[in-house]
Amino acid sequence: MAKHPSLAAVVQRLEDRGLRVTAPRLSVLAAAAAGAEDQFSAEDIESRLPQVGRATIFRTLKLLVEMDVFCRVLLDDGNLRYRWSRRGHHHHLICDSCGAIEDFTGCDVTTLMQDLARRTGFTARGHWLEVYGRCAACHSRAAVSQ
Amino acid sequence: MAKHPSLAAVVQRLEDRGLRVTAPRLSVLAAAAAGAEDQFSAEDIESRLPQVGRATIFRTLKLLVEMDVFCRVLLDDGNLRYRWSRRGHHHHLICDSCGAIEDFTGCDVTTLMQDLARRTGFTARGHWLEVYGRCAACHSRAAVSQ
DNA sequence: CTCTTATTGACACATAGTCCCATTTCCACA
DNA sequence: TGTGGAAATGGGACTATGTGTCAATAAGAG
Repeated sequence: MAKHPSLAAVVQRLEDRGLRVTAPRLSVLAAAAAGAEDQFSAEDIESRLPQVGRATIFRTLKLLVEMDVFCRVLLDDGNLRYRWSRRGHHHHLICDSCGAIEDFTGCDVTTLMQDLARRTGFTARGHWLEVYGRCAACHSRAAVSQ
Repeated sequence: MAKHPSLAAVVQRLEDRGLRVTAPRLSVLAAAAAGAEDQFSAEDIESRLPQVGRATIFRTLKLLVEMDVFCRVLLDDGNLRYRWSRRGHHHHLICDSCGAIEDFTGCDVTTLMQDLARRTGFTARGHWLEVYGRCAACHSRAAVSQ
C-alpha cells in the first residue's frame, strides 16, 4: 500500500470543499511526502519550506488534518507528529524501539463504550487511543541478537 | 471519596524516594488542591504561586505526575490538564457539555491488546485512552430542558 | 479585465515546557 | 555546632507549537 494517497485525490477533495489549490498548499503536501519517515513534525515541514510563511504551514496542516488527509499522533513523550491518514477511524501502534507507527482499525473500543454507558450513564461521542509497545520487526530483531 | 489523597501520604512517598519535602513542592500541592475544579492547568498553578519559579512549578508537576500523584488529561481541543490521580491504571471520561472529568477503571483495553498481538505481532506495553462524550448529569439536564 | 473573496506572509503574542547556571537550602556527619 | 556536598530553586534564555491581526496578493467568476 502506498504511503500516501495520490495528490490528485487530495486536490479533488480541496475543490469539492470549494477551497483553492494553491502553491503553498501543494508545497506542504510535497514536503510531507518528501520525508524518509511516514511521520513528520510541523518543524520538519517548516524547515523544508523556508519560502512558505509559518502561519500558512500551520493553517495548512490544520486544514489537512480536518480533511483527514493527515492525522495527528501523540508520542509517548507527549510530542505530537503528523502522519498521512489512512482515512476513517483508526488508531496507532507506536514502536518504542524503532519509532515506527502502524495503523490499526477494527477497533473494538465501541464495545467498551457501550459497556461504559450501561455502567456509568456516560455516552461516548468519540475517543482518542494510542498504543505503545514493540512492533513485530523489533521483536524478531531482539530474538536474533540474543 | 476525597478529591485528593492526604498530604501526609504524598509527603511519605516523597521521603520514600529520598526526595526532599520542600516549601515549593508543598505550595504546588496546596495550589492544586485550592482550585474549585478537580482539574487544573500549569498556568493555574503558576498564577496561584507568583513567588515560586516557573521552572520549579513545571519540575514539580512533572515529578508528581511521575509519582502518580497527578495525572495528565488530554482535552478534546488538544489542551492538557492536570488532575489528582486516582492512582493506578485508569482513563478519563470528559464531558463535552459541562467539562467534568470522571475516571474509569475496569479498562478492558487489555483484551483488545491481546487480540492485537495475535493479529499484528505488536506487543503493547501501554496505551493512552481518553473518552469524550456526555456525562449522566448533563443527559438528565438536557432531558429536563426539552 | 475586473471584482470579490480566499489566501498568504509578516509579525506579535500565547502556551507549555526545557535547559543552564549561579545561588540557596537541607541534611548528615564530624 | 559547624561545615561540606547534594538536592533543589529561581531567573532567564531558548524551543516547539500554535493563534490572531492585518495589509498585500492571487485566483476564479463573470
